[in-house]
Amino acid sequence: MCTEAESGRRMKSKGKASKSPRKPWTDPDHEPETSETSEPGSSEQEGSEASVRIRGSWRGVLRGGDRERGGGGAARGHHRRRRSHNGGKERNVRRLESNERERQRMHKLNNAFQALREAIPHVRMDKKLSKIETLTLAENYIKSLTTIILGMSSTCLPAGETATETSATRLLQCYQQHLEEDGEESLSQFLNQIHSFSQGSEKS
DNA sequence: TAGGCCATCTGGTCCT
DNA sequence: AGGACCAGATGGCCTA
Repeated sequence: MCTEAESGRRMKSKGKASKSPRKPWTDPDHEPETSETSEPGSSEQEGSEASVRIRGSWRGVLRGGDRERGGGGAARGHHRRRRSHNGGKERNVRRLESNERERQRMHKLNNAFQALREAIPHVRMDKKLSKIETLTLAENYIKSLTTIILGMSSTCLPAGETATETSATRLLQCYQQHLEEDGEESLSQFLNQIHSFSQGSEKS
């Protein structure tokens, strides 16, 4: 009966019932006898067979061959490094710690996604944007704002160049130019300009 | 029911 | 050495 209540962090939003989280790696008491001895394909891979088996997947086996990147040490001509093979207990502890850190990392990433969602206007406010939608909308939003801002501050544009031809790069250059020439005070004025403009555009 | 989206686990590599 | 980062795998929930 291991639900979110128990782990306190896992299930969120969407009211998903209890997503039975993956079995936490191996239970040390339950090491399958097969694991340590010889790995299938590769004679390497630091005995992770155990987890593979327990969880009913053949991850280890699959990964051995076709990884392209990241894990693709083999693909890059490296052999997998075998970390010091300490006791299963210590290894287990390190794995759990690592899982926790990874979870925290993903939570931070999701928080950033949420902040981004709230920063970009979109039509269907009732429906949560997916990650890919969030990124795509953010990209479009930034481009739009850049175009608008550059259209306003035509002083930054060389003669003949239209705002649509410009890019965020130019905007950044413009920023830096202000900073170098006039100092931070001028820059803050510039920012105020942009801010007041955005407020004005909200009303319209 | 299939497909989309997501959280989590996992092990390899990179970086400090 | 250890943490961060990354991507594949897996399974659950939700919606069309």
